[in-house]
Amino acid sequence: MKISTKGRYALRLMLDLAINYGGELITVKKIAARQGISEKYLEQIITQLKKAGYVRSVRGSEGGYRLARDPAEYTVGMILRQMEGSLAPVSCLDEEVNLCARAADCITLNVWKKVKTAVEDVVDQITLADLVKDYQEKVVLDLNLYLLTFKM
Amino acid sequence: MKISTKGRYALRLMLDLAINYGGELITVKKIAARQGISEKYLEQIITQLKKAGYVRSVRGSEGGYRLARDPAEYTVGMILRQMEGSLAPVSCLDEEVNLCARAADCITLNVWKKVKTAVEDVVDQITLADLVKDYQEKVVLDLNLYLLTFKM
DNA sequence: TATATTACAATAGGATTAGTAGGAATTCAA
DNA sequence: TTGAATTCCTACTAATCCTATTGTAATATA
Repeated sequence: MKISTKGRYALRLMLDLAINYGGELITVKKIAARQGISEKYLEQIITQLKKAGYVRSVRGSEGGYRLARDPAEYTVGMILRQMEGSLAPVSCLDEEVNLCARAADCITLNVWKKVKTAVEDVVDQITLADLVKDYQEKVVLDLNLYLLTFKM
Repeated sequence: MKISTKGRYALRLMLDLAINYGGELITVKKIAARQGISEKYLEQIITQLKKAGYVRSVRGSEGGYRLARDPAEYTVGMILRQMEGSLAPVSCLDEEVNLCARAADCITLNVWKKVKTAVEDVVDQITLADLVKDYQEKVVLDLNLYLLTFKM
């Protein structure tokens, strides 16, 4: 029941861009270093996000990426769906008409529907802006802890 | 964000056994035919469930499997965990002490924690007995529909 | 203009997961 | 006691996922 690394990395990548929203362009290299993720793998991921129109790019020296829209306009769910296709825990939930020939036995289908809904309820309500806020609060918290440790 | 086929098949297998709970032994062959799943693959899955003590087996001719306990004593979560190891959407949630060296950046961790909780809330509250009930109700419903169609 | 930096693209290799295959061990029934 | 049915065990193949490699195109800066 794992979320693929693509989805996870995409979220961290987008959060990285969101934290720097409004500032200068960010290179894949920097994100890879900050997040400890393979640079080349990140390139593939960000390409997909670019195709979706979630990020804008500038090529060449001094180039890089930036968020296309305000962090508040991206939900975690949007990002995950872009990378994973769907949040359905089983693929037969995706079809419009349910082709599961064995639908008669498919009592288990209801279980997966409930799981899907539960997951969506979580990820569709969290925006990048929320996460940026969490991040900023954490930074302040860590700073206070640091100051406390050194008795300043 | 898919649940592995192992987990999905295991649930269908256990439900099949649950529906037949109290009756005669069930062979893998029968389950495979009913569920439309590869016999050999099911063998591997049921072996794992046997090791967990969830099913009992009788070897040889006229042998087969049966549930070790009452259907009400198995939750969907138990079965999935047995097959998938954990329901955490990302592996770093599994460690007791969080080894995620990048825990500082790990704002996203909270997202995955919420997803995990949401999933667990669903699957830990559904038992095989619940699914058996769903099944029986569905059988009655289908029968009524059939009778209605032929104007009896 | 030359050079360095960067996005963009295609592909190849390794690791994990999904599924297949063959046969040995066990047991019942005829 | 033989044969068929079944679990149990091990190995193999196929597909998918993740990462690395290599190279091309675009652009700013010196």
